[in-house]
Amino acid sequence: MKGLLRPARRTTLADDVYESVRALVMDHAVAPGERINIDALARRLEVSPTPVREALARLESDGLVRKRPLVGYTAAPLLTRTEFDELVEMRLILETASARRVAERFAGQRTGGDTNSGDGGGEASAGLAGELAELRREAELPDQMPGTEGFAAIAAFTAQDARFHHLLAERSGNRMLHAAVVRLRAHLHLFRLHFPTAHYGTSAREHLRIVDAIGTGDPDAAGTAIRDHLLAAADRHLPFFQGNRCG
Amino acid sequence: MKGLLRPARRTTLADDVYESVRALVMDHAVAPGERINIDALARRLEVSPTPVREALARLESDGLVRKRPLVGYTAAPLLTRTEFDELVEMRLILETASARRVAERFAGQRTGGDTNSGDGGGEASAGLAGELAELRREAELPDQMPGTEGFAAIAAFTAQDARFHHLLAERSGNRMLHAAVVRLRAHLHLFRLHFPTAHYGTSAREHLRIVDAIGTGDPDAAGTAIRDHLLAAADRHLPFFQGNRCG
DNA sequence: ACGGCACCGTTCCTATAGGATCTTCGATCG
DNA sequence: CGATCGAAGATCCTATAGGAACGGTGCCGT
Repeated sequence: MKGLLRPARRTTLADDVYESVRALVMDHAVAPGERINIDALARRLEVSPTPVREALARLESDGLVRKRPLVGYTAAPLLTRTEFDELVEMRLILETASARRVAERFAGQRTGGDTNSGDGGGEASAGLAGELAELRREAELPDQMPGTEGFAAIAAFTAQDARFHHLLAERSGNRMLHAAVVRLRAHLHLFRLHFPTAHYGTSAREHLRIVDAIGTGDPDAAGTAIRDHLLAAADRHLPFFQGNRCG
Repeated sequence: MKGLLRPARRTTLADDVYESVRALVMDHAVAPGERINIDALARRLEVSPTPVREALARLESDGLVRKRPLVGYTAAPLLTRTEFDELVEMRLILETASARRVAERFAGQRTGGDTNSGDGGGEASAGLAGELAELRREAELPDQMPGTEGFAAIAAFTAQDARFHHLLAERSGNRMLHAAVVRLRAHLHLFRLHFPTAHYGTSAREHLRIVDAIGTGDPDAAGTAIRDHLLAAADRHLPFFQGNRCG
């Protein structure tokens, strides 16, 4: 129908729909637990129900939507207290390992390590220095964010926080680990949007401490730093479970 | 068409197709990297292409099939050496945490722990003892398997090994951790089927050592035991990477 | 008044047909 | 002889229509 405007598409319609619906859920354009009508969504996105169905199937694997057979899809409900605790534990497991791994890479480079890597020591060193600088830049950003308030500020802060943690996981060098961290992140994002909290300065300080520990090449210090950060962040979110019965 | 035979289906057709295709890939009914024709698959399963497409979308999220836009789906290619190493590292991260967690639960029960759990101490204790017995039973099974040879024996061994590790992850009490372990397992299963190896006795011994460590309630011992097991298992699979260029 | 039952609207689920795209094969030119 | 261009085949992707099941509502019986 309107495919004529993009003759050489590299991505299929279902992929676009996937991103759109994902954005819809992540931005709370559809409330948690709300029913998702396939036909209505198809009309809204101006596509046929088939690619919508395909996109929803993928989103269900990601845990962002839930499917009840012969009833329909619903947006993922908010995390219960138990699920929140499990999420925190998973983050501790994955991100501690991630931070340790990055620190180990720096330690290996610092002590000379093996020079038989194809890239050559100098370039690798420069690459690592660049990585550290990039991490530090992402860590510092929350502290420099404009003093905007309200929903947009929360969303921006959350996105920035996600960038830092994703970058850290990516730099672990383990793609599976990175993917696992990203997957978990979606749920926390939803939770944060529903219970807005932003501790710009605190978050930036803790992030910088993690980066510093990594820079020294000490896996234990890096692990401790990120562990403290995750636990502190969890504590900051904990009050929202008091006095709401959805947990 | 033939839905009349199951009037009160609790599962949709796409779910059945998902399981079927998953079994097809897991049993190497379709070779790794082989192209998957949607229409052909639909005819073979006697359904329309739509649910097949939906099932493939979910399988792609699981990493079992790959999709190239406007080209088609292909069965997941075999793990490269790099991916295998990453898989081993992920298993170390997840399953070590899992074993530690189970051991901690036993330690808490043994030392009396908190008695304010709603189930009551006695029942919880009996439950834990039952869990340990169940784990031990699963761990011992590989050593008692019939001396069958060939593909079926390999498949049976692999399935039994998977049951033990899945049960261990499930008993960690963290559903997300369990899901993550199960997800990783699929890839290892494919790899094993392509390079058949079975060390029944060795595997059973190592499993029992893990169970024993858990029974003592010592997280460090449990972590060490499963770490040794995973590393040993990885070493047993390593030779298959020598002299094949698909890595 | 309360529980069980039947009806109806809505929605999902499945099947089929047509348009667009990529791959492959063959012919042609340098 | 190799490379490039063009066309045919196969496949995927999308759109639309019809059948089946579930949830809600009103009625009836106890």
